[in-house]
Amino acid sequence: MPTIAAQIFQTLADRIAQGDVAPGQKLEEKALADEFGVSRTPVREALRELGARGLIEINPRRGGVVARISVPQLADMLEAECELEATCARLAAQRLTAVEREQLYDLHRRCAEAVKAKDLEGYLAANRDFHDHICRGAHNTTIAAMAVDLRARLAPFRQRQAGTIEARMQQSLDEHQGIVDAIRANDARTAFDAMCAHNARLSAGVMRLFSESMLAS
Amino acid sequence: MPTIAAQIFQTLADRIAQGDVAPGQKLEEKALADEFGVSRTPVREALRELGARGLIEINPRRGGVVARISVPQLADMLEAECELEATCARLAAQRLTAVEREQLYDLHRRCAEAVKAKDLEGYLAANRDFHDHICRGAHNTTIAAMAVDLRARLAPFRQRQAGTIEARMQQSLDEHQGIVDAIRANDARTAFDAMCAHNARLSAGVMRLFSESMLAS
DNA sequence: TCGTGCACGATTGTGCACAAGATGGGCATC
DNA sequence: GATGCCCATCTTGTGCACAATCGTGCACGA
Repeated sequence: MPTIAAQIFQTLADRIAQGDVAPGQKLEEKALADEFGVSRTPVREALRELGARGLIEINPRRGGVVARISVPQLADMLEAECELEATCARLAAQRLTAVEREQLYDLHRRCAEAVKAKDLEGYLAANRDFHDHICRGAHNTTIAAMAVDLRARLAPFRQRQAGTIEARMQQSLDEHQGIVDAIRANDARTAFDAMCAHNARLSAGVMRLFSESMLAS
Repeated sequence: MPTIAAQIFQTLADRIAQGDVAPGQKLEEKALADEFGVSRTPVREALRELGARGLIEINPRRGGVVARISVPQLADMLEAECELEATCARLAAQRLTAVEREQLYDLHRRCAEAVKAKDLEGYLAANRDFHDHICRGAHNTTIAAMAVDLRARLAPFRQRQAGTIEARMQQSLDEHQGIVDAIRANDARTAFDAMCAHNARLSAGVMRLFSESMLAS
């Protein structure tokens, strides 16, 4: 049985990732302690951990708020994610095992079927698995962990654009095809460029929506 | 005035980075609390933060130990650092401002002078500044922060090889020259490759020494 | 009417006490 | 003599209380 603090950390991390608590919202120790029926101590530990991972901002004596972000900061993080995933794609093109290659083709097929069926939910899940598989396929746990952490931090801001993906599913699928082809050909450089271009296009969409929402508020 | 927890975190992080406490060594809350003359609470917070950043391992109800590492894990982390810095070099070649370029040349000169004077201490400092400058020169705070964090985690294991650098100073300087030339020419791809090769060579040295020390113990 | 200063309330930082679980040594048994 | 079990001790996890600090609202003066 994990510690109470670890459970609360996980719960809060999920809430933030899924947008249940909005960026900028205060996280008060006492209120959370009451909600979970524990004392402030484990809540504090959970908040510290969230702070260390960049999911919330903690100011001394002023408590924690869900991490906010400015337009340039979002651009910064999206670019970092783009570089990270592209690096993974480059390494994956050189290192994927035969089994992993087949799994990648399977995931790509799942994406294609979801697009054909216009199944947004299924596409998002398959798409996530596709990207995850490539990150793990780099066979470097440090880089993969950095990519996962970064994606967790970006999740709250990416959340809102889920609805707009529908129109782009077909194009994304075509780009995935390019990535798969490059990996199949062990063409590291093309795999990097294809992943980079793919993520850059997605990031541009996120930026556009985010900028709009910032102007609106 | 920062909180006590923040001060203790910084102190412990420095100790770990400088090798004052060896990997695997236990960090007991009460002992540290007595040493710093505070209660266990701020010490706990500091340890949690160190744990979140990967500098120590924390097991529930068993306390924390300075992060240990296996040979494959070290290889993993060194490779990640290599990719990260090479990415920074690639971006820096495209983005360095005129002022930053001059600063880079200055830092390179400082390295060269230290080599000529056989000033190991000075070379290590100038070398660190050189690499830092390139990381910052990527103009991406997220990637730079990841590189800094990773270097902090690697510091305890890199510590031991400081003495052996002397023989490699000249070669490292030559490689730095190649990086500087590529950046001067705005040649992103060559900058990436040069930094990658440079770091790979250094990493190989770290791996060799680490493997030996693992066999010895 | 607006700006400034003060006091109060609320929240976090720290210290301390008790509870739960882990480690290590001693003892019994094979 | 070796092995497995049990218990004592120690360390960490959690709860709670007090202290320090920050934000807010109000009153006062310009």
